[in-house]
Parts: sequence; structure tokens; C-alpha cells
Amino acid sequence: MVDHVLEVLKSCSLLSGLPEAALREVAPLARVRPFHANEVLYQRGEVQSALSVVGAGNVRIGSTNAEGREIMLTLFEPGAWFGDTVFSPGMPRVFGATAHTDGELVEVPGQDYRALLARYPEAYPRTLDMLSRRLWSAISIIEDNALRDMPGRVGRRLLFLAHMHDPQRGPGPVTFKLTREHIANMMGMTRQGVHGVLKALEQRGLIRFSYGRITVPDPDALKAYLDERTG
Amino acid sequence: MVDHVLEVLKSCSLLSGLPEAALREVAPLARVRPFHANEVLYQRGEVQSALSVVGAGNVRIGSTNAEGREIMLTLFEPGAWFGDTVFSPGMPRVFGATAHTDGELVEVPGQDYRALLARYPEAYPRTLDMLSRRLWSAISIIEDNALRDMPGRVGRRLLFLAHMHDPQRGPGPVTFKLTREHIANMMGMTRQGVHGVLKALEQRGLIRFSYGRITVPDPDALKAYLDERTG
DNA sequence: CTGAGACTGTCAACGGTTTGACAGTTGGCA
DNA sequence: TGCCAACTGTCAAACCGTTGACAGTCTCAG
Repeated sequence: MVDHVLEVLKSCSLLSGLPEAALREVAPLARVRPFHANEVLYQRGEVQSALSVVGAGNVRIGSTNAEGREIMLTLFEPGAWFGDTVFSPGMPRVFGATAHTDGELVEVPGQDYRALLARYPEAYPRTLDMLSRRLWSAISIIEDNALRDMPGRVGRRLLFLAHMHDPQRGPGPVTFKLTREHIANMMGMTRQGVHGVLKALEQRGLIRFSYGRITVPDPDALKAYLDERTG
Repeated sequence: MVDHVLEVLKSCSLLSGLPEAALREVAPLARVRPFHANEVLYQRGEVQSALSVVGAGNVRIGSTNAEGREIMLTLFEPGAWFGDTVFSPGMPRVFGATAHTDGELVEVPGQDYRALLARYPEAYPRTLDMLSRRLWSAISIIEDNALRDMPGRVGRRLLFLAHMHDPQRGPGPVTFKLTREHIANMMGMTRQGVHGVLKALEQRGLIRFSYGRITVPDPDALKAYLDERTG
């Protein structure tokens, strides 16, 4: 069990600045939490803080507005970390997390994680680097929303997901288990609007899709196309 | 001179986790850089990394697309810090900075800043906290863009600016030196579209504006109105 | 293998935003 | 003081995405 936790923690880029000995220290403090598709993992407003690492399956991060419309911010793959309040203890959670598929979470109590960092301060720079990169990603999305048209926004968001999916930037195809509606909720568009955009991208051979799935066969080609388009 | 630099550094929330002794150490290494309105301070792609603290005046952060349309992400006030690559040395700058008014920047070389943190590791938690909060702000904006309508987006962005302007959340009025076109560039809208939204908000007494200026007399009232509206 | 539920494709009508254009206003600078 | 450049208000037409609706397709559980 602890070995399994250790494997998951090792796979997490946020923790890769910590020596293995440190991970061995926290592994026993972590909790494994299996989840089923569409289960609510955290709700906005909860005050407990934990660092969650996706051990298996996918997790949607997002929130819901008063009318019940869900907005999805991103989709996390195994190895991804989240827990927006881990670095700001005492603050209520700003975003919610929902299981996208079956899977499991490894949760390190925030206090233990922070104590661990304090004991291994050499890991801080890496931690700041990871947070900082996540901030860039977020800001890039804001930027895209402001100055791209709809096909540009959707295409770039798919690239963003592809990058999250496989940070090593392997040039191969990437497939997501996303419906039109998921994408619509991610972009603040409608299902029908997404349909039109995806159809156009498909006709250029830049994406392919089937029932409940969408694949980017060549992320670099998609990126080249998007950069060429001004929009 | 060094005293003046020290004052600016002390005013910066990112550095407030460092003891004064630490700030005294870096102050001599910092460079004061006066600027004039609309001067380009940094361009996207530059690789040098520095932590910049606004000493006086306002700075626009943003970027430009291929057609030359500028998008503004935020407006920084004195005491604000930026320098997106400070925590990820070697990466090219992701955003550009332009002087919005006359003013001055205090620049600490990234290397010196990172070395200082390493020497005073007790400052790391505060640093992570600040970065983390900035990430929330960014994600909140993405969220607003996806699930609010246009008046909701503009109103919330004004609140965001008000918060940046005065993080102590004083309840008083806040004034920005922004044209309709600046706001349009910030929101990815047109000048005319912004006009309509602002006019509606003005009729409710939630904002006031004059030539090149816009003021939010009561941020809390604006927030209450926006929360009441679902959009 | 079969049915129910989830997902998808498509259409017309509607509505809100942009486009483009122009005149009026403001404020700073000579 | 007067001028010019920057900023603002406003309008109609064109455009694009949404709304709402419905039938068709796919998948998986039983």
C-alpha cells in the first residue's frame, strides 16, 4: 500500500524536487481515495487543505454557477496535482473537483506537506517553478480568450489539454474522453457551437472524433495551423 | 538611493516574508529604472529574468497578437511585483510589460533574488502563498469569461482591478486611468461594446466615468450587484 | 442481443456584438 | 489662448453564435 502511494507521489512533477527519502516520510501519512466517475471529490468553499495527486483516472477541475451550469477548467491525468489551498492554509477552496472517470486520488494532508517542504527546503525552487508554470498556462488561456476567435480558442485549449496529458511533449496522437458538451462547458460555448468548430478542424485533418472521444493526431500540426491563422 | 530602493522593496507583498535584514542585502543589487508612459519595459521572448517591483506609476502587463492588437491582462500599481520567469530561470518571458504612466521600476536580478530566498528559506511559504493567490485570480478570470455574460465579465474585471489597486480592501472609491479602448483590449471586446456595458452600469450608479478615467465609487456595491445577477 | 440513456447532427429563428463610419468632446501642448 | 490628437457617443447593417427543437446514432449494462 505505502509502496503504491510512493509510486504515485514519485510520478508527480510537483514533488519531483523532493528526495526519495522525503517521499518515504510522507507516504504513510497519505490517504488513498478511490473514486467513481462523476463523483464529487471536493466542493468550492471547503476549508480543509490537502495536496491531491491523481493516482489513476481523470479528474475535472471547475465550478458551477448559480444556474447549475458547470464550467470545466481543466482535466487532470494521473500524476497531476491539485489542491488550490495547499499553499494558502486556512483559505476555503476556490474550485471544485469531480471525478471524470473511475480512478483514485492520493491525498497528503496540507500540513504534512508543508512541514515536509520546510524540512527539505531544497525542494522549494522546483515547487515555485511548477506553480509559476501553472500560472502562465492560466494567463495564456485568458490571453487566448481575449484575442482569438472561436476556432482559435478551441484549438488552443485542446493543445493545452494535450500538453497536460503528456508533459513530455511526445509528438504522438493524444485522445481525450470528452463530449462536445464537456468542451462547451470548458470554453463557455454551446454544444452546437463546438460542433461547428470541431467539424471545421476535422475537415483539415487536424483532429478526429468519435462518440465521446476526441483525438489530436498530431499536436504539432494543430499548433502550426493555429499559429498560421491570425485569429 | 539604496534607502529608496529599500522602501519600495518593503512595500512589495511578495517580499514581505523576508526579514528586513534580507532586503537590506539585496537593495544594493537592485536597479532603479525610471520609465515614461507607453514605454515598452519588457517584450515577450526576452530571456533575462528579473523580479520587478513597481516603485511608482502604473504598468500594463499583456501581449500583442500578429495583427498588432494589444491585449492587456492587468494593470499594476506601486508595490506590485512581476517578472514571470523569476521562478523558472532560463525560460523566455511569456508576457510583455508596458509603462501605462510615468513611473519607475525596481529590478532585482533573478539570480540574486533566488539566492536570497535560498539564504532565508523561511520566506518560501509566503512566496508560495502569493504565487498561489495570483493563480486563483487568473483562474477566476477564466471562469468568469466562460460563464458570465458581458456586463458580468466587465464588472468583475473592474473589481479585480480594484482589488489589485488596493489589496487592503478599503471600502472607498477607486479610480483607474483607463480608456474604453483599454478596457476593450483587456476584455477582448470592442470599444463600442464596452461603452454599452459601462453606460448600463453607470445608470445604476455603480460606476462613474469621465475622459480617460473610470471610477468605482463603492466596490462592495458593485460586487453585490454582480452577485445578485446570475450572469 | 437488445433496450434505454447518452451523445450527436442539423436546422431555422433570434439576439447580441462587431464593423464601419462620423461627428462631438476633452485635455494637453505649443 | 488656440489647436490638434486622443478619446467618446451613436447609429445602422452585417455577422456570428446561441436558443430551442427533434431525429438519428452509439454504447453499455442487463
